[in-house]
Amino acid sequence: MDTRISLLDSAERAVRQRGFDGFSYADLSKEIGIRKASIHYHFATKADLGFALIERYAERFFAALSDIRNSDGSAAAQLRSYIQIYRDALAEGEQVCLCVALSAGRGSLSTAVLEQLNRFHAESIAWLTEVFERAAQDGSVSGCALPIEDATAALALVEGAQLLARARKDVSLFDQALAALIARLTTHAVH
Amino acid sequence: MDTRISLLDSAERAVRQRGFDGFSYADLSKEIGIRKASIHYHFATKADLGFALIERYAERFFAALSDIRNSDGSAAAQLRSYIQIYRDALAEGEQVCLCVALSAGRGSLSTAVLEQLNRFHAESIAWLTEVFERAAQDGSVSGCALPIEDATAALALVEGAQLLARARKDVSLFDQALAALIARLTTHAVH
DNA sequence: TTTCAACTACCTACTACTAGGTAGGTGTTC
DNA sequence: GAACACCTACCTAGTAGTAGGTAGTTGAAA
Repeated sequence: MDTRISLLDSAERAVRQRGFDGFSYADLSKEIGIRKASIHYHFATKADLGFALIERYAERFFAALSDIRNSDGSAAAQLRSYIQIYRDALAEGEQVCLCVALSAGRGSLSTAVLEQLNRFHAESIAWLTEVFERAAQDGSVSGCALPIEDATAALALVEGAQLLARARKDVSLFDQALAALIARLTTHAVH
Repeated sequence: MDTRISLLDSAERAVRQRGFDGFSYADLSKEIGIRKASIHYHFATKADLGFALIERYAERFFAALSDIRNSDGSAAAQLRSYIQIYRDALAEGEQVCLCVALSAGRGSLSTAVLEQLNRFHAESIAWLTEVFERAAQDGSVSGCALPIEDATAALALVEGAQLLARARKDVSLFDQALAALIARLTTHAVH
């Protein structure tokens, strides 16, 4: 069981740095110190590994979003927490979040993984839409349009900003891209 | 010479759909009908092909940006044209623009290609910064912050929106992500 | 005006290597 | 003794890249 987790950890890092096509069972084998064939004991196919990766990631991610929603901060505060998740995921500009990495190298993904990916996006937008709906009430975010449009834009923004930051290996590019949105967030709820 | 262009066209489509690791010389060979080995005559290594791709793409792209700048539209109108380029590049949600595709599958790119990629981003941000500076003067874009921050955000937004749209193979997701920005663009210059 | 060398754009046939995946065996633990 | 977690040894298919050869073209000297 420990090996399985090591495999997932190692694979996740690899995907987020180099994409799903950017690592092999041989790479994992070297990194965690078991034979290549033994990896197939834990994940029969690479597609299975991919599915396990996104499943675990979604679980963690949505748990984090749930925590943020249950905190009784303003919409602005919740958005700030959301952005921080994506910023932390950058890890010095070395990697992007798993869902960006998979969206990117879409070529060789199984349909099951692609479904999970779309679920991921849909749920993210739904969560953000709720936040922007609350923002319309508590007035903690300025310059709002339709909640679902603000939500989709916010998702595209953090994902695109991650891409830029990783390409230049420089987190400050992420900050520069997010600055305008963050400037719209007040420090305290208005209503 | 015709073959060289066919190769570039075919490779560009492949990269934009499936990433740089997502196609092989064998694929190109089948598609344009010459032997795999003959491709090496035109592009000695795959890295060379990658460099030729981004070089050609950058040339076209920045020529288009130059045309937009030389048109005497408002900042808002120029932004609309810029967004339209990215929207057109989606081609029914099948592909993303080359620079997004390369940013994504960053794993196996040569340093020369990575340099070009960063140049691409830098020049895009510079171009957009100029547009937002003009917007601050002609008042055709509402809700502006610092030009360079708006510029970086706009770049991240269109790139992220492309990623989302391709993942769901649905251009309307791109439109949804861009709606809020487009809503800030007035139809006529204010000053 | 023929001849010859060089060049272009391809070819067949290969190399060396990596990919994911499989068959079947081994030692340890419950 | 059976399930578990690993192993060695292998397979097939595909990867980029190379060696060496060949029609057809071009351009200039004999």
